[in-house]
Amino acid sequence: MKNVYDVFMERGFVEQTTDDEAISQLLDRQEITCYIGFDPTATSLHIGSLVPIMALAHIQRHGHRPIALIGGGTGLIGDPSGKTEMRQVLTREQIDYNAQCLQEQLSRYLDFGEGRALLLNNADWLTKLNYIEFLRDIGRHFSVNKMLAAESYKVRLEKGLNFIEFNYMLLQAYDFLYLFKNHDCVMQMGGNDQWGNMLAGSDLIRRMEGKTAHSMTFPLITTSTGHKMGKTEKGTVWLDARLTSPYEYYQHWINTEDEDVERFLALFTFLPIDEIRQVRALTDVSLNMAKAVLAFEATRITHGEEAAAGAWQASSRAFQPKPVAEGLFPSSTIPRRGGAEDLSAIPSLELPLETIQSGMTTNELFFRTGLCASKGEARRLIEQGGAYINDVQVVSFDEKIDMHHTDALGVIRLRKGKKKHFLVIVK
RNA sequence: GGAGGGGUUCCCGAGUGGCCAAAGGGAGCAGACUGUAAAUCUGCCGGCUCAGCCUACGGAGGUUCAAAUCCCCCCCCCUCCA
Repeated sequence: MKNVYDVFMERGFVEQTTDDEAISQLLDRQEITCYIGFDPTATSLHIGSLVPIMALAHIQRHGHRPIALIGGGTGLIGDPSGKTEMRQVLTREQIDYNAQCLQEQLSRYLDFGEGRALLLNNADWLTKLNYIEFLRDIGRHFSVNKMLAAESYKVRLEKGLNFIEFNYMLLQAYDFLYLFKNHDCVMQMGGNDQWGNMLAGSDLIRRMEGKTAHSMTFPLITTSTGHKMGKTEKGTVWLDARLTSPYEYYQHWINTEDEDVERFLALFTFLPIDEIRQVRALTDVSLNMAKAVLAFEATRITHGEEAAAGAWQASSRAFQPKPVAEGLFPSSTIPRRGGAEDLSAIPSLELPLETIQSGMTTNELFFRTGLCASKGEARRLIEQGGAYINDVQVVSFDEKIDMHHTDALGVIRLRKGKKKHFLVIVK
């Protein structure tokens, strides 16, 4: 039977490790404990954290014990790895609140029952550290010369690196040591930008305990056009349904580039690898089916079967794609034929009748729905012919909205460009 | 602590008294082409009651008819010296 390491390899989870051979054997022979850290910089994780999450899920599925470590303590410092500027410092309260949100979120992917997985927060031990003791016991094992040579600090050395951030590596190494000693954690995984910090942990354990603990990194996932997954600020695709609805989440995945479909199916779904390999033979419309499967499965994992079905239905309704062929991805539970008329998953907004009748113009409407960030933007959109009401192109931005725009159910269907659908429900 | 160089719109980065809502690039949005793809081409890209007004060039003052640009103070960053 395949061990997790084989699974990681064939699904593209591995960038580099401290020892391929040893890790494979370790995961083959016994149940081990393995951890990944998550920074509580926001109230939700985004799809950039999906690879680590999926990795932990695979670990668990193969009978090992994952630890999701919330960086409540390290979050107070900010990891400089790969960043060009010092991260904005968050307050203790923000961090605590974020950590709490992340805990909740992670339990959707992992089973934390009966010690099958652990959820820890390094604030629990890091905030209790005594500076002098820490320097004497831990700090002595770190060579500044070596740290300065680390790739993760290079960028910052040119721009300026604050002492507080310089300590991040020590704390992360200490985390690993702590988990090694207290929870038998023998492996750490993380993004490739963490490699230096992770190695520092493996090193520290060897120096202080005389034992081996492994590190393994994931490749930085970019789209084939070179974009990072789940960027910051506006374009971020969050895992929290309140920040990115299941429908939007689904749409994000269905817009995956051709070249990425196979890779993403392997990374972001649990579908059997044999079925995934088949997408190589697909083109055009049939490749779009594979994208639908990717979107459906990814949405199902994050938001559940029901939400995924809803998103599928709304998407199918809006874009009228060919249904996924029966023989394709037999393991997927994606619906194979057209569903009923269900628009509930499309983003919507309720507006009172009076508001509509008070002479609201088309550009105001697009602004109110959030489809456009300002009235000026809505106006430009309309002028460029990218706005539609009930599938009819809007020609003038100051046209008044009235009841003849609503259908029998009191709904106005808006569209921005070809893809962004929105419903206004008149009450 | 000393000397020098910097802080510009989402990001990078030009601009050194009016022609600056600020070049150029990136990101983003829309249009064409397509397959809800990519690439390419085109337009847009601070806000508003939109031929006008308001808000913006680290922060607070000042000079001037006019300041991102000049002066003063403050904050922050970088380099070298200590």
